[in-house]
Amino acid sequence: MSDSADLGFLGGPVFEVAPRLLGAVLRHAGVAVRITEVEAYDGADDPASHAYRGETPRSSVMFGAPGHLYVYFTYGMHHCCNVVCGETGRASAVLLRAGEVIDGIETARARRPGASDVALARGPALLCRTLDIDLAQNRVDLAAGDVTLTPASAPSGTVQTGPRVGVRHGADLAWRFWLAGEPTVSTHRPASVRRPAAGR
DNA sequence: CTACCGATATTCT
DNA sequence: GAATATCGGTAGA
Repeated sequence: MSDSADLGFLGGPVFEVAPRLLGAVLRHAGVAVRITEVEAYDGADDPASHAYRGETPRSSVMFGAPGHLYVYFTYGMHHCCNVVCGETGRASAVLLRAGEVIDGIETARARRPGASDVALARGPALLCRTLDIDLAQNRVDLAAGDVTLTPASAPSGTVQTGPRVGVRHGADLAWRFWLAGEPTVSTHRPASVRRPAAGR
């Protein structure tokens, strides 16, 4: 892995890229995480995607070339990290939802005191915090070396699919992928729909 | 273990 | 003003 030429697969269709990211290793700021859970977002046809309503300052990187990171700030306090994939202009991306820390475990623990090892990156915002990824990493090229992605050389386990988490539109689509039996996969949180404006 | 609720930036209505 | 690709604290079983 002396070069990153093997990231070319990121330019393929998002539903082929997403499962191939399972088992890949993302490294930044002294910590490496093996990806165990992802979700696919297809800007052209996906009402849940940030790119669905067109290009905005936040989502513009999704409309660019594959192989870049799309990091966004949400709920006023959390970061989430995506890998832009698909053809340039397709505006599709894969959200990295969870992973297993395989290097820099001491650094990761120091960033999240009190958390158990399997919970260090169990959730998209936690994964970003453990890897110290924030808006400074938005739009970075994975080939540039600040953040590196090492694809899995072989299947890392059984891939399962299911509905995406936390989305209201397109929630019935099985666009979430994870590795069966991995304890680091985030528990399915059924997006407890807030009650309609009834009493409160 | 499950369930609810608050914090709050970006975007849309 | 309202919704959102979330998490952590608190309450209860």
